[in-house]
Amino acid sequence: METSLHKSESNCDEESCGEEIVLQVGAGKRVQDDDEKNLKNLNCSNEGQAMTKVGRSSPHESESRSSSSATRKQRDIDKLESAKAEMDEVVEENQRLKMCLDRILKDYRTLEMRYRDVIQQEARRDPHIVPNTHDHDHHKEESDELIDLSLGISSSDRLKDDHRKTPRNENLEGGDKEGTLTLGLDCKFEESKKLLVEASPNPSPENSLEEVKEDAGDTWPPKAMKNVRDGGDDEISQQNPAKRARVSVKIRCDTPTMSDGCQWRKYGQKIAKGNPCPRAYYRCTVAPSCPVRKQVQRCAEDMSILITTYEGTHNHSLPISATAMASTTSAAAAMLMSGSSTSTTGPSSSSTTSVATTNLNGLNFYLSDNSRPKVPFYLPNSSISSSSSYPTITLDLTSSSSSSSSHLTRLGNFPPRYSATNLNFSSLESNPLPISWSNGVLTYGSQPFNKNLTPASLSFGPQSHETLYQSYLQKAIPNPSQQSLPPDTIAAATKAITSDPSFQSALAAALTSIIGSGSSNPTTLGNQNAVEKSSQLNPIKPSEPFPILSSFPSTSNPTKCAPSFLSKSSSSTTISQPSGLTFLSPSFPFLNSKNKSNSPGDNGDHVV
DNA sequence: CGCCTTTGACCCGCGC
DNA sequence: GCGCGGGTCAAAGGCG
Repeated sequence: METSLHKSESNCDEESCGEEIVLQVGAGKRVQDDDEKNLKNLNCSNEGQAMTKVGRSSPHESESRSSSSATRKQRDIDKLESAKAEMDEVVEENQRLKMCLDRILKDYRTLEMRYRDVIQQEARRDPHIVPNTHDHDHHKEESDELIDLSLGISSSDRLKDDHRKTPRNENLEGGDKEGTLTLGLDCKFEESKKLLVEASPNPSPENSLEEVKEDAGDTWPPKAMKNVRDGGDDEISQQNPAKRARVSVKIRCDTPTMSDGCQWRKYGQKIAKGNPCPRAYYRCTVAPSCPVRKQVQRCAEDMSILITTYEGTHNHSLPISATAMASTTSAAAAMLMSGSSTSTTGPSSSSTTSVATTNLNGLNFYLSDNSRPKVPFYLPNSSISSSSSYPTITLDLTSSSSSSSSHLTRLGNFPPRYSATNLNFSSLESNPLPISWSNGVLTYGSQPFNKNLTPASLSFGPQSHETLYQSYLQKAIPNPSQQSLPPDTIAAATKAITSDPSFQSALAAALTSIIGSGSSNPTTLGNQNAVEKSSQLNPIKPSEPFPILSSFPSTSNPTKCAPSFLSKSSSSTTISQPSGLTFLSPSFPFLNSKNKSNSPGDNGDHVV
């Protein structure tokens, strides 16, 4: 806690005090609260001590006792004063942070106004371009491969997110409920729809991202089963029982599990055919009615690979550490359900149009129809497989091909389609740079469950976010208010920004700093551990030689469950993907393991 | 005592 | 119709 305070202080003193200022404000407040509690505890304990000692002492010791009692009182007073001094420091720190926040908010609004000007001009020029760049509604007829770079207010769909209505969020955003700062890189494709229609045995307009979201938010069990058991009347599910998307994450992990930040409760275990490792079934227990389930299973071919399959969408606020996985899976599911495709880098590139392939910036997917062999999990590459009932997208984070040489800067080299899977840097509570890929949108600190949305997140090292963004905006749009903008201004701006080596290096530097704080900063780990303390209360049992699953994350050792693509260079720690996607470790807190719980593979048969 | 895991039973869908 | 496999339920037991 104290470390956190000092860290935030130093951050604020720097020019780039925007590193998750909101969070730091909150942290400072918590420090204050804790100090107050400690103060009370101190008083109580001191009183108790004094009383106890008085009771024990003999009459002969009364004189020396009185002197020692006075000394003790003096000590207590000193402690009290020191504690008060600390509290004062904390209060001052809070004030400083608030000032930083105000300044950043001001910057943000300035940027927002500029951005709106650009968008409005663009909209006047081309009414087909929707200014609202956060609209993920794939129903709309968007121009092909429209890449939106947005820095502004979230759209209505984000407003739906009840997480943004939390009091904390309101507080942190200074009451500006619309202050969702996002940098969106939203790829929208028409072709995806076509492919989905082709791939779906029962095409319907419901095959959209919205449908995914709504569908994913339904309660468990899957509608098909639920309808039977409960006599439900969900017509959608009856019409489209195969639309419930699943997202599998394959990760090389010899630790109990990959932690995703959520709380899970195991409700079943089954030996699946073709895999000696049992499959475990978990349900989210963060909220009683949360429909999210997950299955965890070791890969039969490689016991070191852990396959976690998620289904559903959380209907509650998530721990920040859980947002990465949630947004990752939702993005993947959204992509799956939207049928994004046409990239031919996947293993099924030679297949017919019924097999959609997508390269999520290094994560290779392919979408197959039922005609394909039903091997949803054990494909050599990441894939999307549409099983009879549940289309499953698999994020293969285990490969380490030669193409993994690319690094974070590859972020700028957007592939033609969905450029990346979820890159979420906001998962760690202490993460100073909340950036996330969600639904194809690169988001700075405003991903659905992130409460720490402030422009402060846009600090790239010594360069302020405003300077950075403006410089690139001006590069793409030298004079937004006067210049005649080409129709693809936004895309051009995006490309200019993302392809610029300076931007890339700045981003890399920022992310490097994240890594540094995430991997070595005791504050970071401390906070995370505090959040997920319970995850460490259950160490691996000696009788369980191969525990692979956990329901709650541990960040005590961020690299403990580091897959093969996790590499460390002199300047940064990167998680490389087969064809170029580089993840930084904070992006995938679920890579961290938890030393708890049993697993489908903990039968003692497997040795990694 | 409450929460969690374990585990056998049960249900359901699908293929033959 | 039957068997198989996947998924879930729920009682029992363990653990903190």
